[in-house]
Amino acid sequence: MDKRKRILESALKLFVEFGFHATPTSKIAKEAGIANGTLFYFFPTKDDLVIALYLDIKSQMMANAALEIENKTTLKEVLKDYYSASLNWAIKHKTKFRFIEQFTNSPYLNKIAEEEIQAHIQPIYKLLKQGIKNRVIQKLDIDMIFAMLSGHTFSINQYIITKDFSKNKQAKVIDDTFELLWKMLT
Amino acid sequence: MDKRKRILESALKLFVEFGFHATPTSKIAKEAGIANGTLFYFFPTKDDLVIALYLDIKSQMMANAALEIENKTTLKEVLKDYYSASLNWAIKHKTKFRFIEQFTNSPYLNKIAEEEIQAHIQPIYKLLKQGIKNRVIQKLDIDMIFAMLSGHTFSINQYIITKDFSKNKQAKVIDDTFELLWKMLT
DNA sequence: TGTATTACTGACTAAACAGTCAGCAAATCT
DNA sequence: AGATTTGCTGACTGTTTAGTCAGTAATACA
Repeated sequence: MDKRKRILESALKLFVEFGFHATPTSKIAKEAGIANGTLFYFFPTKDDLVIALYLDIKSQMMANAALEIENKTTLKEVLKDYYSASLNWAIKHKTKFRFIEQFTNSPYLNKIAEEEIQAHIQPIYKLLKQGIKNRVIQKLDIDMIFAMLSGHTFSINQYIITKDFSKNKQAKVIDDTFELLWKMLT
Repeated sequence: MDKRKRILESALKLFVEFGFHATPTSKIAKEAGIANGTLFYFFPTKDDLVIALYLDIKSQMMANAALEIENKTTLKEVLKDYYSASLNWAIKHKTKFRFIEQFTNSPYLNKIAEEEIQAHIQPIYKLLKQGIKNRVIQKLDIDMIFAMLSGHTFSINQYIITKDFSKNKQAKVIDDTFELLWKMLT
């Protein structure tokens, strides 16, 4: 019913399939079952729509990861929870994740303020810094550690998606790859 | 002088800056200093141009990595050479690498045959399989190992590019991160 | 119930676009 | 030198596009 939401959903679907610029606003409107002009009532320009969609999905990702991180004891447990929460979300919301990938690898990214991008990685940075302080994680440049962590997560997600694992096998892969990551960082 | 080359160079520059669809063929022609129609003399459609550019850069990457891999003794040395050759190439050819990233994270990728994509990863697969056989590398799914290897390489490249390291520091980062990767895989 | 505000419409337009084509220029062949 | 092929041109076109706007429907408010 909510037309704004319907526009975002249709845009997501079409953007991932055809790309941002190869998807006309008219097709988004049609797919959403609304009038052409309605799209511009909610989003003044097409760019506004693309960026709104990005911020919308990004905040969903953040909410998901933040939820899972509570009430754990050791750093390893916290980090593992964060890792598997991220992966499970990406697996569950393939299209949304594809969109984020596509967006962050496009010139659109420059239209987003740096702080906006940094916002959701703050908690992990804190975690990692704490780990270094406590001599659990190797004393390396924090940005380098973060790069390895996110690169690992990202590529394991790609791996899991291309294969068509059962839920159990998926969980096992997440477990195993986290142990490997942990081995590398400690 | 070679107009085909000039078109490819201009297209590369503009695609990376503005994206594929946000870059009109007319601007590419202008930037290349050639007539509008000339572009279509060499590349029947814009898609043909995009794909030709991808294949061109990809073959440059392959040639570079293949060159460096010769005459090494241990698996670790070979893999390390491959790793640093890839990273050094990416650092030296930032724009080309950005293009590959953008392309592979866009719906354009579907227009490339699967074999074409697989072609250049064959030598590494062989290397990794050999490593598993010789009990040097952990006995894990080969696709998983490859995913971790490429994810690691990719993210370390991102890391090096965002920082503005000296040549020496760059080499040190490449060395250090390879050791970490090796630690994880063995 | 009447009035004001907000949500939404779809026909429309000006600009931008990929691709065409008739023809010119330069090189290659005979 | 003349003929033929190949490289290249840029004005042109039919189509597609983002975005507008005058107006209608629905809701809220008095």
